[in-house]
Parts: sequence; structure tokens; C-alpha cells
Amino acid sequence: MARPRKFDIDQALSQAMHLFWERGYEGVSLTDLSSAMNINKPSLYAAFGDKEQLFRRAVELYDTSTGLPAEHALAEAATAREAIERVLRLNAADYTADGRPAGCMIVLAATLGQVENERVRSFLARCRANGEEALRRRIERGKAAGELGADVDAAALAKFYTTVLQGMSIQARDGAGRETLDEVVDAAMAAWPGKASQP
Amino acid sequence: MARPRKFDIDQALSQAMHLFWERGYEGVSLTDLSSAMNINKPSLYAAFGDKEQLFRRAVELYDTSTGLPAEHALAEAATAREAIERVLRLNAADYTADGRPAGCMIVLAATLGQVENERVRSFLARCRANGEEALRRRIERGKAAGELGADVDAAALAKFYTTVLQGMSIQARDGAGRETLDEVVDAAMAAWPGKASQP
DNA sequence: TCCATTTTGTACCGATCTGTACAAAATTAA
DNA sequence: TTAATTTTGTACAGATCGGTACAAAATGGA
Repeated sequence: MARPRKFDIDQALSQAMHLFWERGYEGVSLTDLSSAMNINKPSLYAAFGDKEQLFRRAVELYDTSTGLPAEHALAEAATAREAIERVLRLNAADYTADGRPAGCMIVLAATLGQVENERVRSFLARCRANGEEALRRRIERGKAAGELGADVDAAALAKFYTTVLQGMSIQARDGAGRETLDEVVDAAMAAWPGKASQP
Repeated sequence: MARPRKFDIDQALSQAMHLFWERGYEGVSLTDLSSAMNINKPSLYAAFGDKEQLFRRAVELYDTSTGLPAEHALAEAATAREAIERVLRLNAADYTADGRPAGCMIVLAATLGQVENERVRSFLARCRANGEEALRRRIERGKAAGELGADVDAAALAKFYTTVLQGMSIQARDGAGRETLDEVVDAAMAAWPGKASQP
């Protein structure tokens, strides 16, 4: 019915995701988006709403596409230790992959900024909290399976590995390659609570 | 000589530092600075140059004031392990102190952003590299003192603890308190290379 | 063919951005 | 008092920001 749109909406969203991922929410203007997506602004608004709505949809796309392998790794690894390590290594590779922006979009795309964009920042903060919570649940599962002593604080351990992941995003932006981040993961895994994995 | 300025230049710079620290380089406008510092824009330009120059001076002020205790800790701790741990604990406290912005200004104030501000970002990236390098040198010193085996990679270890510190800035912005960050430090120190500290 | 409907492109809106021109005001030196 | 010098405040410039009004263009249905 009526005039058809000349662009593919999923492909356009993917381009928006890449732009926001590369430069962050405030680093990308509507004019940038409009020209990169080859969609003029009124069409952009008609398809996605305002800038914030477009950003949120881009983040959701990022979260599901990039986050899916990590969820699989978390769910299917035999032990909590292996699950965490696989997530770290997966992200070490993702953060440094060729042809895409370095680091994690959810960590980097809206850290500090103008007061008026607080909603966007807290949206990403919630996404980060969800990730940390997923790690915590997996560690709890390991505790329940007897892999870890009852004295191990799953929340603290999840917080630690989340912190390492978040630091890895900064490092990736600063030019660290995959091998470098893998060495960071080596060190981080050495902190896994001690020698109770073979009881 | 001539009309005296009505503001104290160090105090004004300190206010600029706090603003940039709280909201980042692109999150603060000249109008924000002008009204917060109670200096009108022409005076601001006469005293500090343009926005980028003002930011760089604010970062230098941050780096020397906040970084000084950390340098002391690095230099004076008896062992590399103690030095690194003291730096981490110091920053855990700083990042969560009342009355000041959470996290590290050098990590947070210019992550992603507009293309035109790339110079500002790479300036902060160099500051981060300097911090990492300081950790590496201290670890090398520990190796030379026989605290660590010759097989320990000082650069990799410094990279790991820098990564943790950078993640801690994100966590602090996300609301983590000092006790939480101290638990992260507990975990991070558990990764210190093994049992060679008592040879 | 004509109409209803939706998208497209252009051109613009008010607000805000960094940065500055310019004259009045305030000081010291003569 | 007068002149030289520097700072201050106002007011504005040019560019860009997010967002939109409006008419031409392109489709399906009657």
C-alpha cells in the first residue's frame, strides 16, 4: 500500500548501530546518521522515532546479536569457571575484531555526557547490570553444583569479572589486540577461587 | 598593572576540572563553564585559551593532584605486590569518595565522541598509557628485587591491573561503593603470580 | 483513470554550540 | 589628571544541533 520505502529497515538499523558503537550516542548527529544510512531525516523519524529511540533499538540489536554467543557459552559450558572464561575469551575476540568498532558498545557508547542525556546513560547502565547479573547466576549455578565452596561470594566474583570485561573495552579502544586481551584474561582467570574446583 | 582579574585562576581551574570530570569533555559547554566558574567567556578565553586547552590544563591538574598519592604508594611500598595493591585500594577509595565525581577523569572524560575531538581522546589515551607504564616499571623493579620469577611478564601484569582499574571507573559510575570496589581488588590481587613472593 | 495513502526530498525552525568584536570599567605609571 | 594597559560585560557571528512543515513522487485499490 502506498509508496514503498527505498531502504531495508534492518540494514539501516545495523548501520546506525555501527555508527553509535563507533562514536557513542552524543558523537553521532542526525545528519551523520541520515547520510550514512542514506535516509533523509523525515524518513528516519518516520521509521524509528527520535534519536533516543533509534539508539535504544540499535543497542537492542547489538545486545542480541553480540550477546547471543555469550549467552550460549554461559549456558552450555560444563562448569562455572569454564563458562566465565569462555565469555571473557569471546569478548576479547569480539572487542578486537577487524572491521568493527573496538570494545563493547554497551560499555562505551554513553559514559559521560550532557545532563539532558541521562536517560540514555542509565539505559546502558541497566544493560550492564543485566550482564553482570547473568554472570552471577552462572556462578551461583556452579556453587549449587559443588564446583565452588559455599564461602565463595558469587556476586563479588561476578562483579570482578564484569569489571575486567569493562576495562577490556577501554583497552581495546586504546589499541590492545586480541593476544593482549587474552593475556588479561589469563591473569583474570588466575583469580578464580582456589583449588576447590577439584574437590 | 591594569585592571585586575576578579577571579582566582587556580580555583577557577579546579571548578573546570570538576565539571569536566563529572560530565566529560563534550558534556560541558562553554556556557556551563562560564556560569559555573562565574567568569564570562571572553575572560575565560583570555585566561585559558580555547576549550581544548582548558580541558588539558584541567586534566593536568587532576593528574597531578589525584595521581600524586598513587605515585607515592608505588614508590614507597616495600614490594611490587604491595605497591600495586595500595594503588588499587587508593583508587577504590578515590573513585567512590563523597563530594566528588565517581571514577577516574582520565578514563571517563573522553571515551567516544565526535570525530573533531579525536585529539582530546588520544591525549587522555596517552595519559592512560603513562599510568600503565608506571605500574609496569614498578613490577619490573619487583622482578629485579627477586620478588617475582623471571618468567613473569611485567607488561602483561601491568596491563591486567590497569584493566581492572579502568573497569572500576565504570563500576564506580554505575553506583558501586568503596566496599564493593575493595572486593574487586581482593579478587584482582588473588591473581598475583603465584607463591613465588616467598622464595 | 482517479483517489487514498505513505514515503521522499527540500527547506526550514528555534535552540545551542564554540568563539569573538567592541566599548565601558578599573587599575598603574607618569 | 592624563595616558597606557588589561579585564569585564554585552551582544553577536557562523555553524551545527535535534526535529519538522510541506509539497512532489510513488504505490495499491476502486
